[in-house]
Amino acid sequence: MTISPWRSSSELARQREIKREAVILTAARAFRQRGYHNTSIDDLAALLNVTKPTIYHYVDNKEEILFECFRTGLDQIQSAFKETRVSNSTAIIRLSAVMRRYVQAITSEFGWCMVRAEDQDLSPVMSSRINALKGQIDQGIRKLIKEGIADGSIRACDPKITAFALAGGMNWIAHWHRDGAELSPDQIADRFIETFVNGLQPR
Amino acid sequence: MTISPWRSSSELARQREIKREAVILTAARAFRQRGYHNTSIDDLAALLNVTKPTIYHYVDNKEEILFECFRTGLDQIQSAFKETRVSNSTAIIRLSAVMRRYVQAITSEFGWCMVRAEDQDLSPVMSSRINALKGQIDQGIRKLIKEGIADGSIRACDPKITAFALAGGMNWIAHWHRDGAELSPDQIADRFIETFVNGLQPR
DNA sequence: TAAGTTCTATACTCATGAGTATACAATAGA
DNA sequence: TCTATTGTATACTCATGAGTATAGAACTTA
Repeated sequence: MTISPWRSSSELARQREIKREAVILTAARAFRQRGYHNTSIDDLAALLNVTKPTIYHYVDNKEEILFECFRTGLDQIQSAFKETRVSNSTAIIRLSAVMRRYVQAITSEFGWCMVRAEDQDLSPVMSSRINALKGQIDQGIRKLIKEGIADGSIRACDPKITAFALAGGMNWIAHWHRDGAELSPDQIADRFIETFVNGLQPR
Repeated sequence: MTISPWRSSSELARQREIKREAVILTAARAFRQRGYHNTSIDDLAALLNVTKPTIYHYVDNKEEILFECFRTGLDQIQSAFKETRVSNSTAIIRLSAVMRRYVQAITSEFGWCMVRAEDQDLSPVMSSRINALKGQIDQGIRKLIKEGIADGSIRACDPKITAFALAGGMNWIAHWHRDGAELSPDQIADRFIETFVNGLQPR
């Protein structure tokens, strides 16, 4: 915390950033509740007690808002991968850790945007940026599965389809989870991990 | 095939039904490709080489089209449940059979509408009708899981969350499956069943 | 206190898309 | 051949919602 002549201008920039983030968070909540197409910029403005041009002072267009919501949610999952990278446990343990964080991200306010932001809602450019990010997550899961097969902690299987089944099951949580539900995100994660690790068959 | 004086009027009714179904099927394809909100009635009309009022001659509104698409897809899954009801195999076998049909339905042209038709796109009335139907499927899966726990073919688990994981994984197929993919729906079903039944852990 | 910059609101434009009023064609039955 | 019904198109209405032009307020810095 140096006292510098630019303090107030950087303070201004910070204020601006705070406001921008409020737009993104409010949008994430509204999109989750009403959907992207059913949330107008005027709706967002009303929720923030301002008017439409104010929103446009912080973002270029509606699509950018959706993208930021998406990215914020995805960041949480990406950091989960980073954390496990340093671990030297077996792959199934690392995969379980990633799954726990994944479920937390999906049940967060940004879960809807991560999961339900469709290519169809976005311009080709945005769409490919988002798909690239989604692809990274997918590849990360597949990699963990392959490592598990290699280190013997995971049964031989098709990494691609297995990754789809895992991610699909978790993504779908965004469709049914509601804040304040009986089960906490961590409890949901426990049961998901149990289901996927042990399978349905009795041992 | 009785030759009756009403033949031609029933023939007319049949023609009408054929045309109505063409509207539904064309819509299902368009929704899958471009999304519900990005498909206008004019788009549908163009695809069918007619104009908008013609479409409205067969359906009341856009929402009804989405609902019919949804229902058509769901019918396939419901019939899967009916078929297994008569079987006297263990629950895990019956569940696998349902899963196979479920995957087929999701990969069909109506898969997108079943899975991605959101409450948010629909009026409260339609929304609750659709949720009621979805609830039936969910309950059907839970029931099979409970029966499996009872007959010993399925490990003790939380039927609700397990059903969500199963259905979620399968529903998500609609997001990544493309016609003409390497794996056929049946091959996808095989791998999904394997994943869910055996789990990740080696035996 | 003056000048520049940032923020916000009023009041638009403009495109899109759902749904319709109206009229014309085609077919069926008498 | 006349009438009624069904199907289709032309040419609208009307609401909504993204994005903007413009002007004024507020705050920053000198």
